[in-house]
Amino acid sequence: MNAMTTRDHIVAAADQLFYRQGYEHTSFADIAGAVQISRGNFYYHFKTKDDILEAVIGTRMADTRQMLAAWEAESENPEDRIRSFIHILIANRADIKRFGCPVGTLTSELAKLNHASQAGAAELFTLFRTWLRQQFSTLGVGKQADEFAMHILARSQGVATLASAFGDEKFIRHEVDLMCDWLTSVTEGTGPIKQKRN
Amino acid sequence: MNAMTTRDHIVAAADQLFYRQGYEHTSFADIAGAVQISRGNFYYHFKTKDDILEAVIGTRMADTRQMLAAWEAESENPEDRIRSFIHILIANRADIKRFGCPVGTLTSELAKLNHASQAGAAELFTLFRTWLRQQFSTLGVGKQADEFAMHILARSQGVATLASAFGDEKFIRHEVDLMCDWLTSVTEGTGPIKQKRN
DNA sequence: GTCTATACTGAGATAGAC
DNA sequence: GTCTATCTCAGTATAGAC
Repeated sequence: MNAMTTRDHIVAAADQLFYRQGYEHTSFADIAGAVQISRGNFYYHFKTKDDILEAVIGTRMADTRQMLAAWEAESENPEDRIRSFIHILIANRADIKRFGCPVGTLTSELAKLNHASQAGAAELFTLFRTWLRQQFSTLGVGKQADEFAMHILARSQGVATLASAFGDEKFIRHEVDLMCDWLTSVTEGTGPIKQKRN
Repeated sequence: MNAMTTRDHIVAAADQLFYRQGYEHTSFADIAGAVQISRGNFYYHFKTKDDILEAVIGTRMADTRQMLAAWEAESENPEDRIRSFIHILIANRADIKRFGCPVGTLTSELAKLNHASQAGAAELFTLFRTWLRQQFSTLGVGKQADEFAMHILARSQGVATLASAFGDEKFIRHEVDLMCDWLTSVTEGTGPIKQKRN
């Protein structure tokens, strides 16, 4: 089970540190310290810091896909699946309060660095966007599926940014409620098998 | 009119560069290059890089106050004033697409650096929050004024983040419309002097 | 107030022993 | 695969001439 290679450990540590300290602000010494290996050993596994970032984005992509698949497995109802998405804000509220959203903050940072992996980080957003769009499509909202997906992504991002700026977890809960209300309102009377109430 | 001191030029250049490249990624050489002065001269005006950041936040505070005052002067109607706020997303769409929101991205970066000026940057948000709350209060939404202020701040932030991630200006326009619709819906039948329609 | 020259530090990266 | 030692370079910061 725990067959994690040194390389895996490096990526996992870098993932955490990039999230908490930012990519640029994280040095090899930081990562090496977290993994308890020497800086020299480092370069056996990765040639450059950019390579580590690429690997981190790769694992985040894989993790995200897995999470989305889990939400699909948990519920047949797209509305509930979307609610699962909204509720990660609550589940991760402590981290979000301190460090913001892992996807949004990384994307912003790489944009300013004009970094080569910019597009890779944006792919993480695309993963969510496509999945959300698919759920909305199944609900039968037609052409609006992508708009709705973007809308809910944007609101999640905003909540994360402000919760972090003001250190306010209660705000997260309130906005999550509003987002769920919104979801209910736009899916009212739609959907493939909506036969509740009567 | 153009009585800008060297110090002012430094702050203005730093402001731009911090926004476009990020605080940490901007070096003294970058700023000195933009202002066309030597790096040595630099330290006559500012002892440390942190000092420059403080000055930048200071001018941003002043600029923001001025902008808010201008919006108040432009319209007596709080709803129109709030619309002015929402529309900065459109006015600044080109920059937002490339670099995100100046306030949100700075706050995020400083949070990761655990920087001393974190609170100062958050004050920029507070400026908007307080002003928006005041407008909503005048509209007569009662206790919800602060919730509404935070809601619209959050949505603006989310729009900026996603517009930047996907390089999508059209998305900004669409979400601005939605925010204006939302504003209309929550202020319907409220307000001190609402006697239109009849 | 502005410049040049320079000290000091930390970070990314390499070489080579084990 | 992992280590130590070392190189190089960029970045912050200082000293002192003009």
